[in-house]
Amino acid sequence: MHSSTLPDPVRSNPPDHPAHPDAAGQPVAAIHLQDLHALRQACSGCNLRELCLPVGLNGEELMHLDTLVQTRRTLPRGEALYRSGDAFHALYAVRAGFFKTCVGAEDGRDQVTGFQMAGELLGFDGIATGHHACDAVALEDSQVCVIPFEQLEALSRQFAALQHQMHKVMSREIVREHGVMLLLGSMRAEERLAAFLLNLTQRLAARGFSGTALVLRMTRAEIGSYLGLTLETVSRAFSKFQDDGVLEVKQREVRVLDEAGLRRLANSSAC
Amino acid sequence: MHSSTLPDPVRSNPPDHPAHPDAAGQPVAAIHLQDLHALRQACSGCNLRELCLPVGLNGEELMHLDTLVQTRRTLPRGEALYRSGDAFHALYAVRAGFFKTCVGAEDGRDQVTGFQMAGELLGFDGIATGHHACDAVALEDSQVCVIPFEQLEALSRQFAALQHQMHKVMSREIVREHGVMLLLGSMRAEERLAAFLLNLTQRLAARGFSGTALVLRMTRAEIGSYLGLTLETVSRAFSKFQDDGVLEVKQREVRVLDEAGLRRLANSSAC
DNA sequence: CGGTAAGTTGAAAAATCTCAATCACGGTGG
DNA sequence: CCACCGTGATTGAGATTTTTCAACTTACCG
Repeated sequence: MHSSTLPDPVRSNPPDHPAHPDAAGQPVAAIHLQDLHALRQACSGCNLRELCLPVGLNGEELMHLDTLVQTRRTLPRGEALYRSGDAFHALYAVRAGFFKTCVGAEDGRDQVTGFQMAGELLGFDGIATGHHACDAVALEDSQVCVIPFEQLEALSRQFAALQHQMHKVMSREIVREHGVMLLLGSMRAEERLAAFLLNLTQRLAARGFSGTALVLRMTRAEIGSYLGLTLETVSRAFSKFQDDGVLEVKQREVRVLDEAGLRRLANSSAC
Repeated sequence: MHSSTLPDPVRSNPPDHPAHPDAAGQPVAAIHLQDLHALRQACSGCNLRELCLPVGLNGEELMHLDTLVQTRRTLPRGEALYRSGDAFHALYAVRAGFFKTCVGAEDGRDQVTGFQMAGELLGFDGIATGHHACDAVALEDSQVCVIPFEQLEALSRQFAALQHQMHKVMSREIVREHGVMLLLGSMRAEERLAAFLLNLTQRLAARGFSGTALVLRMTRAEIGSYLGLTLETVSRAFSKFQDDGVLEVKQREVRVLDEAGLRRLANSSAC
């Protein structure tokens, strides 16, 4: 990534790995850029609406949401969307790009708690205290939709569907974190990496990308932090998977050669 | 624990370790049992209301909440409040007793994701899919208030304070899990146990109990599962802390002799 | 091109786990 | 009342996994 130009919202994918046949014909249909601009890039016209906050809303509800989500913010790679301690005012929907969230201990240690891609929401950590409890950093040039939280609460008092969708998204985040705890607490290094890659490919596939070819947006160190491993251990696991013919790894480009094998690796309780 | 009798809501504490002076005079004032019964054990009369869902609600709001929270459920030790896969209908507020939540992988592995004490809420994992994503099990004879979720959503559309409180509780859970991820991902065994104990004593202190003497409601294996360690490692860490004069450990009874020392142990990045 | 950040690989050290033996405690039944 | 049983806890010793430290390679950017 070298410039800040942000073309089609759905991005952060392998530009040189065209979507596979099995990923074609997904619900995320192509929308002409002109249309998007005509709609002032509103939720109702966003091709991410089936993955994002608008899921399950009817036309009227969507229209109200459009009026609420008026601001976007563009971030170059490396910039923080918010930092721990910042006052909380809004949630953010990733429109394009890729983020990481990380918490830091007083002693400087820090831990990546998640990676967010297009259509995913950021910022829930701030509701509890009114101040963000972690950092959110763009891992590539990115754009988010700003969702002012007070207004969102007000609107979700009017519309049960929006309210429920919000609860679902937060609940999903809690469940996701349960999964990470399981991973961190009871898997060994290779299982963790396999589970991580499967999760990534699944989410990419849900966005219409190939489920087998991906470009990692994060460093080995960031993967390691997320998985509770050192970057060396992550690197070794990648090499091992490549030797075993499960993956083809070329720096950040990864191709899954044997998905079933990867799946097996992710829960090999019989070590 | 041998019977199912559940006296005062605030329990699950060391009956033989009276509250220390530093814990006295806490907001959780004593309420006579007759009063409780007169109020039909409603939220408005519950001595946990400053820790539980009712935080920040005014009289009218509290009254409405009372009409919603009509059912209680009593569980003997070992019984599940809900299991993974169960249909989700309600949230639960721990009224008395102590719970653990755990997720299980397909391969049988499982991981304790949290311990819940009086005033804490359970069940948010079920909102995402309409089915619970983890088990919640009573670690001692316990009682919960059943909060029907649809009705709670309806009421929180009426009252912004309730709505916001709900969002805060869910956000707090997300932030808590971030903390657990930090612990699991970047702390070593003794740091994990120290952090765990500090968290427990803090929460007990917030309930008016001694911050120095506690009785663990869970086994070493359960602590280990939560902390991503084996029960032997947990046991060794306890012994080490005892040898170092930081704790006095007698099976499940723990006394913190040197809180500052424990705090130091919890973030000794300088290994 | 050269410098820098990222990634790989090796070997030794350290932490944790595993397996096994033993101990403590709280019921239970004789 | 006490011996016994089963669960939970402790401790030790060796095996295993992961980390640490260090050297080296690769890719990218100006």
